[in-house]
Amino acid sequence: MQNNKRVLVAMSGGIDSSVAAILLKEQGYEVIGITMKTWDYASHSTSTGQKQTGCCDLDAFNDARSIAVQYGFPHYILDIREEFTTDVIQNFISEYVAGRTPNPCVLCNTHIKWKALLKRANALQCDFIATGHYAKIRHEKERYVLSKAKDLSKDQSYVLWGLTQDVLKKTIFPLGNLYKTEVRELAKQKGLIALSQKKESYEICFIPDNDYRKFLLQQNPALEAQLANGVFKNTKGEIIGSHQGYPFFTIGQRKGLGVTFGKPVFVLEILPQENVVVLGSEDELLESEMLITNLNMIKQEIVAPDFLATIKIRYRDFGATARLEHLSSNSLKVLFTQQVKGIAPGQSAVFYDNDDVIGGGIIQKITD
RNA sequence: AGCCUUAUAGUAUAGUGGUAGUACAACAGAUUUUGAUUCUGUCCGCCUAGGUUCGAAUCCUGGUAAGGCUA
Repeated sequence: MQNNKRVLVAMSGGIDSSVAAILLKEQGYEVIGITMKTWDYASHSTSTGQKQTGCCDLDAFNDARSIAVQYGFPHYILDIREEFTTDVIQNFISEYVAGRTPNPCVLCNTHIKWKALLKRANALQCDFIATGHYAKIRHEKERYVLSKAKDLSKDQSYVLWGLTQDVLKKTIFPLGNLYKTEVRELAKQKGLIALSQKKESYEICFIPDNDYRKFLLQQNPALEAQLANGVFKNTKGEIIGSHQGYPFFTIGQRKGLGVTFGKPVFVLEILPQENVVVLGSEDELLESEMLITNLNMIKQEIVAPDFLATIKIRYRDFGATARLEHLSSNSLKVLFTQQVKGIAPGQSAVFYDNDDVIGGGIIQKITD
């Protein structure tokens, strides 16, 4: 089986992308591996050092390369530190400073990874690009439709909502029809024992100790003074405590508030201008309408007003049913049929039609 | 100045004689390619000094502290 198609595979050094590359190779593709260097870990690591970071840590390069050597395909390193820093990290910081809750992985995928991959793929005359994401793509009615992975527990379609038609057209997800357990088993069969036992990656890849609050201060030392004297208020506007600065909170947060009322309290609202964080009960987190911007429609451009879509407002989310009301080509309103808890501006909203991704966008604000 | 009330973990509250529970917080672990949420577990306490009693957080006395009332 030789199909002569050339595919550029993004390899993080982890089990998923490694297996993806091997599968493509075995399917007869001409594989070129590429590992993206997103962040200079050496100069930012803490004393503890050895953290299993997210998608792209230090050992990643070696791990990816050894697979390439073993399977006889070329492997390159692509330095995207500059774009990663200016786009992903600066956005991450400015969003928090604006009192919002960013999702850097979404940004990284759509604005950095695929953009960089596509550019490189063109330069290397590749027909396709591939990654180890758990999601599926199919061609249907003139459109490329992104849908959930077969392994729903590992589905990553949520973080891929920003992929546009022109990149979906060229993208292959070799793991879309595999369960994670099968991928592990494949790695084992191929003798990649260490890889098959590698821990799942998680947390923000550019934050070594998982402490984003500390990271914000390190990146922006002036912040500390600016954020002094922050207060908590209740929904009546009464001051009920003090805090270290609004960027360190996110809507729906319960832990780490340092105040106690005998009942759990949650962050309801963040007011950056006043450095105020509004707290309240779990019930008060319930909302039923939100405005979405930065829209990217995938399955179809327009959704009928009476169509009931399933909306995910965070990565781990079963989804809630809602109608979509288009406002412009770049924005729409989501009207939930039942209230949902903890809508956080800055997070992504992804609209599903069963397993298909209709589209997605960024939550701009709660509108009711 | 006099009188009354109260004094239990970080906070708020149970427990009126047999060696302390609960909620919230904090911490840890699980989950997780974002932030959260969620789940599990852990730490921490009877204001102080005496007395009564076989035995006191629980009764009595003094002290201290807080709150209230009276002048």
